[in-house]
Amino acid sequence: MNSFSLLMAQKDFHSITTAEIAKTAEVTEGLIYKYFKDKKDLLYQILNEHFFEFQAKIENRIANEKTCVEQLEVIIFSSLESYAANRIFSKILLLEVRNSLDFFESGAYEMVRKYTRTILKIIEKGIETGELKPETNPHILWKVILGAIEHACLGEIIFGREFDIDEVATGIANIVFNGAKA
Amino acid sequence: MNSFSLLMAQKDFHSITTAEIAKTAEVTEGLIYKYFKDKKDLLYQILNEHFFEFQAKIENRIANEKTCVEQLEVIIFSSLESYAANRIFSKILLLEVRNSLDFFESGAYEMVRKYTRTILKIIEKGIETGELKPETNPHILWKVILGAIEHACLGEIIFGREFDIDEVATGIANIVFNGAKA
DNA sequence: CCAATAGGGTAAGTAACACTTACTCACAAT
DNA sequence: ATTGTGAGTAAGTGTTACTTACCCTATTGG
Repeated sequence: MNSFSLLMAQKDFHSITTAEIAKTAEVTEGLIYKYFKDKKDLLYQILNEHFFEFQAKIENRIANEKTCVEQLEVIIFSSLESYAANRIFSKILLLEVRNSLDFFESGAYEMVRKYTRTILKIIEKGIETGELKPETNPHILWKVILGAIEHACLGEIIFGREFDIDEVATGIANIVFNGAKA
Repeated sequence: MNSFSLLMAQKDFHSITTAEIAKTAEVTEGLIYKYFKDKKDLLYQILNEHFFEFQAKIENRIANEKTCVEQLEVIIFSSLESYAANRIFSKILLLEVRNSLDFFESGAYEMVRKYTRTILKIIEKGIETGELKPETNPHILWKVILGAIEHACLGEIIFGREFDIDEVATGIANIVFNGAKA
């Protein structure tokens, strides 16, 4: 998994050969298949590991915030921070796993779903307490937030461009919570 | 290209073999390589064709709207409509081409960039005329809108789930322009 | 009128790759 | 002493994207 991550920093999934992984890890190709079902499984396992850490960190931070808006702001900031700090994880999650249906049956995806449910609950609570507009559709709000986060990172991941996390996070939060219209 | 599109409706890019494409098109494998540089090029060409139509349609509709907000609303609605109506195109654009750097040097990507520039201009004009808040960062606003659109379609594309275009479009526009905070 | 050219098309390859098989070795538990 | 097990390997195999060398037909220019 370490060797594969190392190679993922240099090129994309399909350009990496099993021979190359084996050589970098200083084992033989056959051994890979004792630990992983196939090449994709190796990818999913890496994602799983990172996602676990990511989720634990975020849930800790959320617990420190009281209002729904503050919690969502923490999510926006922390997500951007995690994506920016861990390019390989981001690359796998945003660009490599989604095109195969296998992923959506993997354990890694189960974590994504659990995470989504947590956030939907925050939004629903915000609507209940009157913090958010009553006509808000929680699923759509979540899509707007997540979509913005992921799109903000795409340039960084694909072209290696850097961005100001604080600026982007407050920018997204401002639009989503206060609206862009004057 | 027709045969490939047909196959793309059933499975993902890497599960489709050149032999299969050739058989469906009732030609031999070799002929594919007289018309396309490689398998990826075939993918990009399909994207190119659809994107051209998509862009022409949207630019027509934009011309009919006066205010910046109305124009952006048209973009949101039309994008969702196009994605929903053309699953194969969406699948290619949102899931299959992005993981390879080749795409970002292709003609198809040049069209995406041109499209983005058009929209940025609309947003900038909206800030100038005072329709949008002066502190709005155009790039971030565009990322929020595009991210929301793309995320809204992902479920449809990946799982074949259907959604109410009108509801999602007005939902996104409401959040982005008026904000979710009460 | 016919020869040259070129484009549409094919059959039979080839190299590289993901993955498998059948095996060895070390060592711990019964 | 024997058996089982987990780590590891060497040498495959089938499939796949892509290539090569060729054929056939139709237009076009001298």
